Amino acid sequence: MTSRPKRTRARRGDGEQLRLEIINAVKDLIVEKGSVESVSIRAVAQRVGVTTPSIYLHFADKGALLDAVVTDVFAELDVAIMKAAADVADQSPLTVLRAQGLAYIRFAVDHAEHYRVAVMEPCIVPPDVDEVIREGAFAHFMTTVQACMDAGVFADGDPLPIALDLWTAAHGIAALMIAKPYLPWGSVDEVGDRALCAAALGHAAIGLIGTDPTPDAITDWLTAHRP
Amino acid sequence: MTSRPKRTRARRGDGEQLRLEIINAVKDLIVEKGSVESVSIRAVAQRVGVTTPSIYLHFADKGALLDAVVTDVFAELDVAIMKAAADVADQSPLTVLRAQGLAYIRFAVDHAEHYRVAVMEPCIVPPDVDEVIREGAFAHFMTTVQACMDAGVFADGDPLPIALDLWTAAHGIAALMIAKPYLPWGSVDEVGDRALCAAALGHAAIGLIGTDPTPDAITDWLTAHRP
DNA sequence: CTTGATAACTTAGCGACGCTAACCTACGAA
DNA sequence: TTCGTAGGTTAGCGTCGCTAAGTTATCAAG
Repeated sequence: MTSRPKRTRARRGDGEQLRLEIINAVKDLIVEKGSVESVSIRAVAQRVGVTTPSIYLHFADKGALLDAVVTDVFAELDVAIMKAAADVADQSPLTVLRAQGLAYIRFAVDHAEHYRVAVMEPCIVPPDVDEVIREGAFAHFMTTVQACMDAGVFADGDPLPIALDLWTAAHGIAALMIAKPYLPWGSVDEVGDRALCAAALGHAAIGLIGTDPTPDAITDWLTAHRP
Repeated sequence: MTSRPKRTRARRGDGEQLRLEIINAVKDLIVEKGSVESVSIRAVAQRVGVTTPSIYLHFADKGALLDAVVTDVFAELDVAIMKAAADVADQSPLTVLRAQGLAYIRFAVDHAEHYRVAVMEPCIVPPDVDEVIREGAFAHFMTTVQACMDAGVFADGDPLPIALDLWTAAHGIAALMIAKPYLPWGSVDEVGDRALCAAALGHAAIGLIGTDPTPDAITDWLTAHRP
């Protein structure tokens, strides 16, 4: 373990700078080591060219440091999703919804360990609920769901439950493809597209059935609509 | 930390007995401590009334021990799902499928930390793929999917992709409800039922549409079938 | 230009961790 | 009665998260 070139001590108000360097060092080390558990505070400190206790000047403990990483990863995810939405040629709501869902899954698979830390570990301190729903990736996703409702794809109503459900669909695919890669999934885009379509179409169809979708009601409806 | 009453040393062929005691001790400690990370080999040893190195007579390292716990949890999950399937009065395939899906989600939420260890952590050594598909909880679930196909609920074909998709749907709900409990999910049964119905109905509807479900095709189909 | 409060960082070290080498000891077949 | 060995134990290495207490560079004030 060779230590990095000595850092020059930060100026008086520039302590914050080290904070960002630390977060990035953690993200890099997570990728290099392949898992969060094998990233130690000591290794992070060495990577940024500082001694271990300096980390604790900027983060209360390892949990707080990882929480900061989670926030960073969510921001990155949000950027990826917004970019994907902006990049589709046809801006019809369902197309945008699909693009966002696929971008979500692709981000998760491409940044598997970062995604795991952000979404699969229980956060130490639960963030503000309203803030999650009002801002960030989930909020942007819910806007698209609302657009789908306005366009008549989904039955009118509260977009929140449907957005949550579609999120669980995307997360389910991403999480299992990451955790059980040896199963015969097929390509990310193929699996993602199929499952997301099924989820979206399913919710739309529930809207069409109208009543509470008991297995019987579903069977009846399917029989009625079979060609 | 008071130590347990001294174990009497096992008889000559009974080393296996300690193995089982260790696995159960780990499962208990996971529940008590609230997370896997905070369960130490030392604590496990003390719980079963043995010194630390004795653990390594039965498991190569901590990873192998946790792998054994995972296997145990999957077996427990399988039992829960099979029981749920047997307990439903109406044995129509879709009803059974729903019962199994809900039982899966309920098991996950009720045994959150065990479920996390089993499904969310990457296994050290990937299990035999064919065995997973042929035996255990997933295999039993796939049988129900096949029954749904035979009953005409899903379009005929390979049950594997649909079973995988439905699994991801169930896992998505369970995983996010566990990891982000502060979000406004509603009751487990309600959310699970809605999302599982949407996934199943969605796959059935994809079968009805026939062609590859592009957003356009879905929109057209929905327009055609709106009352 | 000196001073002195303090932000920024270090040295030294505690207790707990996973894990191992080396030793012990009771059982049970010969 | 002997003795190989399954089923343990004692002692300890290196690393971990984290902290108390000390050091040094910076910069506003006199």
